[in-house]
Amino acid sequence: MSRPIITIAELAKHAGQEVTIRGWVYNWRKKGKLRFIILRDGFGYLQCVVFRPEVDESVWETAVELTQESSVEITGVVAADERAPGGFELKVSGLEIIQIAPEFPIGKKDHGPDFLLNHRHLWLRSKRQHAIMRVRSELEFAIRDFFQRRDYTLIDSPILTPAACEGTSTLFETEYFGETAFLSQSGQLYLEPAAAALGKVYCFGPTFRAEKSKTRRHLTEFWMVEPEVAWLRFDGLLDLCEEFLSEIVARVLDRCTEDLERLERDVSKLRPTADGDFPRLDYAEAVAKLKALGSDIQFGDDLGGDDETLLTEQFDRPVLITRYPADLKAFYMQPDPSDPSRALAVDVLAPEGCGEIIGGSERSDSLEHLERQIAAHDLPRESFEWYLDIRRYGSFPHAGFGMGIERCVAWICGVPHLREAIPYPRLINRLNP
RNA sequence: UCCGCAGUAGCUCAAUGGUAGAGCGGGUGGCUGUUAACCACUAGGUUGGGGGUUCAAGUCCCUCCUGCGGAGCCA
Repeated sequence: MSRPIITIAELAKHAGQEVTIRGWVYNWRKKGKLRFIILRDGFGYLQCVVFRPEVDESVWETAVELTQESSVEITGVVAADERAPGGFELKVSGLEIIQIAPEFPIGKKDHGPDFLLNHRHLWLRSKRQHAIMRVRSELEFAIRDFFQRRDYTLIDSPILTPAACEGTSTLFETEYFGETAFLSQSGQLYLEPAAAALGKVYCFGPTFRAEKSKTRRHLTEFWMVEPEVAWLRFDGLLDLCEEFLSEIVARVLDRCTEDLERLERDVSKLRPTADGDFPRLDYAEAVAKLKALGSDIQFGDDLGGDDETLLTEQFDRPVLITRYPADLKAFYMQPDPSDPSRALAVDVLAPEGCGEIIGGSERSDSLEHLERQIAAHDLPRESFEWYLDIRRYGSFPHAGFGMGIERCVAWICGVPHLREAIPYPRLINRLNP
């Protein structure tokens, strides 16, 4: 059989040749004896032309039956044509219907978010969602590659956990053979012991937060990448954040040009990030700057959403906010030796008002300090005994961070709401589909 | 949980307290180059549920439900 079955991505290699392509009808237009079928196959979009005088009458009759999202196998000659989107079109000679689809719920005009989310399984077929999923996939690959090439070991942390990382109020609970288990909200506590075993480790997986937050920046299930590095100090952690972000953004810019174009993303706003050299602001400097910009923030307050937006608008690349007041941050963070009221913590805020995408810190390596912190935070001491072992058996300086994948995807793609940055978003009042 | 906004055709939205309408999608017909094609015709409604005010309620009031935006919290 000489006629190859190809994907739309391989089209250019087959110019002038008769090929078969399998896919779905994305859209169609008719003009008298002409029918244009826009076919999508997951790899691209292709205009297929059926001209009645030039095809068998059976092919024409089949073409007339097609509806949006019907599945088909189309055969024809690949022809360069300036009038075709993408530069190539298919002169149809054969058309086989796999299935005629009934009226497709998602049309060409606008839809509301509730409707689209109810049809997320079908919404994924649209060009915009297709592009976002491609960027997400490339970003995740870039992240794994970043760590793999630097000799990190991937440690898959558990999803079912016996206790909280930062308290139980925001955890999903489930019955576990007569006990209570919680869905993990971070792999960090499990990574720290692994860092003692393997030096440089990271985890990459879903995490769960039962926070009743209803904003564009929150999901109840989201994916997080968390590196944890033995012997890494705070300054090294800041360098790691910068190197990491600049490299993965550069990679996506390089490999997802078409997708970012389809998303109408202004990539000039992302380029500075790829160069690194992120501004670093001490928390006190950040507060002073915000006050000068008109915020009513006081020293000791956490940065609000408006503050983050205001701050990121001052820079063309991510900004690192360092050394927060310790009581704003988690129990396991290392106090700043020059001022113990501050923690060696960093938040990375992405530009264009996107806000926090990374939170990290140097971890406390003192058993006594952690014991005091656990008591001060009213955490169940017995649940953390295993974690405290890390400070008993060869305590070591170490640091790490966590990055929310969806926030990074949303920023890179320029989509305003996290619900589009994950295939099947889980929100406070949405579990379906 | 709190504050604000909304709910009308399959979808997106109109409609001074006074005859419920358009675009898209569906159906029928027309057109040899369309780019969310276009043109003509056509079908399609318990105005989110319940209660109230009024001669008269999609519109005003109360209440519940659902969604959206924001706050807090975080990645």
